[in-house]
Formats: sequence, C-alpha cells, structure tokens
Amino acid sequence: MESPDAFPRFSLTQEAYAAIRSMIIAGDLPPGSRVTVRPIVEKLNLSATPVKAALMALEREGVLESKLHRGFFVPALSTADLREIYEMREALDWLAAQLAASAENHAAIATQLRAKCEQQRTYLKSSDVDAYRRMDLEFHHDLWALCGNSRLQRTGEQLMDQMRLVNSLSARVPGRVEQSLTEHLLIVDAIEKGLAEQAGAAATQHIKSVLGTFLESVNDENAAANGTEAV
Amino acid sequence: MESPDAFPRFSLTQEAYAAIRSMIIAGDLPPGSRVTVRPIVEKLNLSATPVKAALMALEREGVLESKLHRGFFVPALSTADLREIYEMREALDWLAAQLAASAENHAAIATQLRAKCEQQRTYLKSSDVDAYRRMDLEFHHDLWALCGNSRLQRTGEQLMDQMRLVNSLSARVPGRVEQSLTEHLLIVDAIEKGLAEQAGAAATQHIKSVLGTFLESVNDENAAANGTEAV
DNA sequence: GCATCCGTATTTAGATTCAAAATCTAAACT
DNA sequence: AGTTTAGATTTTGAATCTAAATACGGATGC
Repeated sequence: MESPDAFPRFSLTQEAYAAIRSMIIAGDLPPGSRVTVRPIVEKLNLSATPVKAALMALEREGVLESKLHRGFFVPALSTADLREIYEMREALDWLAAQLAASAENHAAIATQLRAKCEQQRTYLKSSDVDAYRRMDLEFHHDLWALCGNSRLQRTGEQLMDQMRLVNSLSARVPGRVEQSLTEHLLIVDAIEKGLAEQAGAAATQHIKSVLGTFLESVNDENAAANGTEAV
Repeated sequence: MESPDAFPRFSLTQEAYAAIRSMIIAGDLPPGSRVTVRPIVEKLNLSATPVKAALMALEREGVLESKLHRGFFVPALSTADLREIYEMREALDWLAAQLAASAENHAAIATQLRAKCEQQRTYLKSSDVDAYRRMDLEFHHDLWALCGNSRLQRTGEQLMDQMRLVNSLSARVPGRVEQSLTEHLLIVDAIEKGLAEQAGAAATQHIKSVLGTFLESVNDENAAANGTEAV
C-alpha cells in the first residue's frame, strides 16, 4: 500500500524481531500474558515463519519463555531474577570500567561519559525524572559500547531488556537520583585518570547501591506480601 | 530405523540443536566452513524446519555466524575474540567466586570443588593431559553452576562453547598445569573460608594467568604471522 | 448442584512447497 | 590465454499446509 517495500535490506525475521521486542519492553504486553503468532502476523503484515523465528530468538534473549506445545509467554520476573540480573550487571560494569580505564583512549571515553552525566544533571534540575532515567540507562549503554568488548555489550543489552520487563523499575526513590549521578561521576573520574582498579571498584559500588535501594523500595511496597513473587 | 522414536519427550529442534552443537564444538567442522542444511537433514533423519531453527539458535549462542542469503558458517575466531572471551570469563569467575564464598553453603561448595581438584591432581600424576583438561573445564563449570546465578551459568557455558571453536586451545604448555591447579585451590580455599573479596581476586588472577600463557604460546607458534588472524 | 467426561476449537510444531539470491561452471569474446 | 558474462545449479528465506497437543465448553450422570 503506502510502502512498496523497495529492497529487503534486512531479513523479515529481523524486522519482526525488532517490532516484537519493542512491543514487549515497552510494556504493552503484561508479564504472564500469552504471546500468540496470528495477531502479530496480522499486525505486522508478515508471514508466520519469520514471526516464529523472531519469537524463538527473543526466547533465547530472555524476554520470552516458551513451554512445549503451549506457546510463548512474557516472563514474570521474581525478586530472585532481579538479584541475578543486578549481580550480572555488577560483574559487567566492573569489567567495563576496568577496560575503559585501561584503554589507550580512556580520556576520550571519559569525555563522552561525562557528557551523559551533564545531560543527567540538566534533567535532574528540571525534575524530568523520565528523561533522567533514560540518560541513566544510556550511561551504562555507552560504557558497555566503549569498553571495547562486544560480547560484554551484547550481554549487557540482553540484561537491560530483561530488566525492562519490570515496569515498576521506575525506581522513583526521592534522594536516589543525586546519589546515582555522583556515583557515575566517580566512575568517569577513575576512567579519565586511567585507574582500572579504582574504576572497577566504583562501578561495583554503584550497582550494589542501586540494587540496595531498589530492594528497599520493593520491600516497602509489598511489605507483608510473598517474598519471591513477581514484582 | 532401529529406533521407533517412542515419545517426543523433547522437541525435534532441541534434538537437532544438541547434535549440531556437538558436531561443531567437537571440531568436526573446521572454522570458516559452510554449514548447510541438507546434509544435516539426511544425517539426522529430520526435516528442514527443526534443523534451521537449531542453526538460528546456535547463531545466537555465538558458535555460528549467518550471512543474509548466504547461510551459516563456523566462525574463525581472531585473537581479539579470544581476548574478549577471556575478559568475560574473568568477570564471570570473579562474580561466581564471590557469590560462592558469600553463600550460606559455601563450605559444601568448596568440598565439591575440592573433589574436582583432587581428580585433577590424579590425572596430573598419570600425565593424562586430556583428562586433566576436562577436569579443568568441569571446575569452572561447577563453579558457575553452584554460585546460584543461572544467568551467569548460561553466559559462561556460551563462552565455553565459543572457546571450544579454537582447536589449538589444548594449551599443552609444560609447567602450566601445576600452576593452574594451585590457582584453583586458592579459589577453593577462599570460598571455604567465606572470604568473598579474596575469592574474587584469586579467580581474576587465575584467568589473567591462563590468558597470559595462552597468548605467549600463540606468539611462539606463529611468531611472524599476522597478528589478528584466526588462530 | 457439582463433578466428570467427551467433543470441539484454537494453537503450536513440524513438513512441504515456492521463489529469490548467490555461487559455480563454462563458453564466448577481447 | 585471460577476462567477462551468461546460464544452470545450489541453497537459503519465506509461505503454506498438515498433524498433534492443549484448552475450553457443554452435556450428562451422580
């Protein structure tokens, strides 16, 4: 109709993958809900084959679960899953900060990261919490992209996608944002000076701090609720 | 033929996945070689659909590469890839050792790991280098499985599979094996005592040491060859 | 009134078919 | 003889089709 589909520069599977992934991590599909093929086929004007391939890919990425002969479901993450994800992020940021500090262009990396922190500071002053959160994610995104290890980057993005399944992740804890920005700057300083050990320590400290405040907020919300249920 | 295929307890895709994966990591297919579907279909007595699904899964695992309209290939890892893999293993073992030392059952974990080290010592005395290597891999395998983070375990196994693509990984450096065993025992000691920091430090030291000797051996073998070519 | 059983409908898993893209072969031209 | 190009073959990527398994719903018996 309006799009003549000039050239299939990318495979239809990749197209379906991107569309379905954005639908899931945007929160359109609530956790636990069933993801079936036919509605997606009709919505995206594609055939079933690439859609199914994309669903299988997303299952391997951790943003979908498949049960034999029952289909795909959006996983409901437990607090144990959250703990695992944050632990992995701690290891990844620990390594990424060390690699960035040890790189020959560590000064340039620090400059780019510092720019992200500056944007964070701007949004913080205008109290735009959503934009601040985006910049926070982009900070780690950039750190993974610039540290020079593509496998670390891929793993980090997968964990980020899994984390986005938790819609209550907003983490609008009041005094938390300023502390997060301060911790980011500690990492950047160490990278700028080329101090690998110090950069790694600052990164792990940051993630530990984020996890701690998050678990506190969860405990506050459902104080007497079941401990390992979906959040 | 002789097997009537009693019950499809597992999906045909999983069956094809396991078969193809073992073929690849066993080294039957040399790096750079093309992996086509029809021979696999005939060899495994399956249809094309589950075989292709398995190939796509293996691509996401990192043991296959796919080029649009050109098929799947066994990747030829460069020294840069090896560096990335070892860096990731360093971060993973660092975290796994810390988690194991911090677990409430850290003593039991240490016992199981120490048993693997004892088997290593046995094979070392009988100069069975192949068996020693297997135990070395199983040591890290167990550490990842016992540390209590399933995502860490999955990522570690994927990296292990990628590493197996390098057939020259044998790493039959003479005095290296004793050193490796000593370093393993340092990790186990720290876990047994519940010293997280010390366990993480021992783990990173171990991986750094392994990577160092490996790079030395590579440099020795092809001294004047191109530096970032496949190994 | 409730539980169980059976039939139907939906949905996935797998098989087969179709078409487009790429590689390979070989002939023709320079 | 070397290069280029045209055709044939192979192989992937996608679509359609069939079968199996599960979930749902109503009817029937207790």
